[in-house]
Amino acid sequence: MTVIRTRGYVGTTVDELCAAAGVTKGAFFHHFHSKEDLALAAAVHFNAWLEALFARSGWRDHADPLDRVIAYIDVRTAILRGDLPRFTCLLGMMVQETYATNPAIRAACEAGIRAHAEPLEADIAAAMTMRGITGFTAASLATHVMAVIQGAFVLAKAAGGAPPAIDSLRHLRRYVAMLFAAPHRQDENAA
Amino acid sequence: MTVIRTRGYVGTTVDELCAAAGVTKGAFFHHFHSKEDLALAAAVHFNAWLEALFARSGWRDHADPLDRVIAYIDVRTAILRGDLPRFTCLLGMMVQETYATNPAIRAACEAGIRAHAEPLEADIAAAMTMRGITGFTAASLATHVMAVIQGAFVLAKAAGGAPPAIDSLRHLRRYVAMLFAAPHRQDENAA
DNA sequence: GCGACCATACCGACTGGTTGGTATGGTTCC
DNA sequence: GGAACCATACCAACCAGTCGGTATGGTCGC
Repeated sequence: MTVIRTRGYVGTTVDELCAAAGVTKGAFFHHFHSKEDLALAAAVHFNAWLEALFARSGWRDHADPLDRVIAYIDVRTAILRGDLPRFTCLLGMMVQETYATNPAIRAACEAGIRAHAEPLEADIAAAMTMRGITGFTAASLATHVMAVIQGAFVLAKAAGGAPPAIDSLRHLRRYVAMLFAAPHRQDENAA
Repeated sequence: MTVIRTRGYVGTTVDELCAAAGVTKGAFFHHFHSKEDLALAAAVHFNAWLEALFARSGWRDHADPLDRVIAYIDVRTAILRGDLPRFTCLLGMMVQETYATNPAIRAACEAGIRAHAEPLEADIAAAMTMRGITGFTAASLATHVMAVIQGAFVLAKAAGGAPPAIDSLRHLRRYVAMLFAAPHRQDENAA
């Protein structure tokens, strides 16, 4: 995971993966049919790893679904520590490289992101119902949260550090708080 | 530009670039010292191309700086038409692939994004002064706008189409409108 | 208990094709 | 004639994937 998040899927060689994992090429191709096969497995593994990370953080413990949405963003912000390849998103990186050239990897990344966003979308929907908020869909806001996170990673990579990502997530947090704070007036541009 | 935005910098071969441009390898290496050299030139060219595109759209014609910020987001939304490689960001794509392996390209992409965000940041700052808005910096909001745009591209690539990007930009537009609409109350989490 | 048999896991040299880059010779324009 | 421009042939390095072979451990007949 770290190797691909550092060098990208295309830029990663099987030999590098083997060296990092401390195995030989024979072992690699015994367990994976191809480099693409590894990428598909890595996408699944990454999602499981991320889910475990979030589960440990206890962000779902809040009773109010809105608190859970805010807590999700806070956990996302707290993760932004250490080296870039340690906290950036494997799926976002791989899908940028392969969206036009490898349908299988693209689909795996899309499915992974969608699966990760699902519980968040459920919490948003619950928070909207609870407070009578309308004017946008829960799905569109969940998508927006994912977009900000992915974009934050891109800017962090460009800047060589986490600060821009932290800034952006702070704005996202404020947006969600504002959306649910005041009695919502119907927006003419419903998403 | 289209070839790299389709296949990525690493995934693009010099032969493919030559074929797409209708030139031979000899011509390519006559004008560019290396593939990396082309990427650096492409980054500069992309920014010039984007600036020309925005200049044509007339988004800066508004007198009120806040209207210009909103118009910027609207132009960004309007661009999301046609095939993905036609409207996605060359800089965001290249920086993801090369941030850890090619410092020169990373720096060029960072400089390009920063240069593009500069007039937007100036408009945000002017709008904040005009309306007495505080609680965040103009730079952080400009960064956030860039992050949403980059993230929108990533999600569009994952989904295979523009709709998620449009959704996300709509939320961004609403956020900016909300920030500057009501008399702003100081936020405890100033960015 | 023991040998025959076999499945899984693994090793690492090798290969066929690809890639970024070069060498060289020709053409065009001043 | 020479400098800029470009085409073709070519090269060395690299890469995903292969292949013949080894090690280990389990099973089954006797």
